[in-house]
Amino acid sequence: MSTVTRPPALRGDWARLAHATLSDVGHRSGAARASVIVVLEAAPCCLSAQEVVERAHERAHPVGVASSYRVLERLHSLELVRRIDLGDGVARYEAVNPGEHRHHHLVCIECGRIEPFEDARLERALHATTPPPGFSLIDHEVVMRVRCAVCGRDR
Amino acid sequence: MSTVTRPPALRGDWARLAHATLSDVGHRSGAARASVIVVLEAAPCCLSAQEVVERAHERAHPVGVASSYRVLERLHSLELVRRIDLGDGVARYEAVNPGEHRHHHLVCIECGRIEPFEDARLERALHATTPPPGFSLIDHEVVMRVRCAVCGRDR
DNA sequence: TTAGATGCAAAGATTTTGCAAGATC
DNA sequence: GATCTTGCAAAATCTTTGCATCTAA
Repeated sequence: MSTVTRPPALRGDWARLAHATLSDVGHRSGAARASVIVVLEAAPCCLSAQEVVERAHERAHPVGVASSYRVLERLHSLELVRRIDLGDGVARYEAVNPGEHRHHHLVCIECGRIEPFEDARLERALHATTPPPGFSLIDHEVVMRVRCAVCGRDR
Repeated sequence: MSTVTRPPALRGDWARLAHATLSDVGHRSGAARASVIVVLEAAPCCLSAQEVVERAHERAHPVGVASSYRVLERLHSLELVRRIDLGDGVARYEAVNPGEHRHHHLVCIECGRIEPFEDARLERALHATTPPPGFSLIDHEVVMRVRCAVCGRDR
């Protein structure tokens, strides 16, 4: 029986890495980009483009939806953020901290609550799960569908 | 090193089960429903609602998009089909044949090509990966992101 | 006959794109 | 000052819903 634990909330200096990488590739710095990066660094788990806009409005410089998508897509193409699809038709993004353990997500199919989790044995099995000849592996994504305590009560 | 193989294309009499279950729950039979079921049973892997409409038009009685979605959703709620999200913003559905090995999907991030795969070790690890207290497990979904031979050639 | 199934079209929701205005280098 | 970034609004998708019609039971 493997143990499922929450990943540590601590993260390294991801924002600095993100800005440095973007500069190296030749992109200019701007208010929207800075805001999205601040929000992503502070987030404990994945956020949708819309959620990034909301948090930016609350605790950083406001960002337009289009810019949110554009910055996220740029960070994604540089592998600075991971794009996650949990099955509700909304793309979510989270910072990829080099050296941090890979985590996956559990989702309540009733209320949509999301929690990160990591599991060493699962990670080893994924590492051993390689594609058939002719395909080169990029990565794996695991979604655990659950019912949370609140939603599971009445059934 | 675990072996990744394609699941058998053979399936049992899923269509009969689907119709029987729908009747048991009190639904009436109709042309759209029959068509969607025929298409799903014949499909070797997951299909989008739009693809179901296209195949129905080609090899069965034509079905409207709305009906495709409605029938698929109904089958999904009865756990006769699985809903799969591969990260391209399109929901896909595939028949769940009781007794058949659970399979997952690999997706080429360039061209979107999809292939089913199954892996015993991964399945055991998933079986052992349970949610934290307070959550009840429904199931796991694994997506393997790859680059296929064609798309990987030029890089 | 009656309630459910179906299809078309309109509405919703998410994501992308066009373009003018504002920053960065 | 030239070019990239940003934001608004329009467009493009995918999915759901309203409603009249058809149909199974």
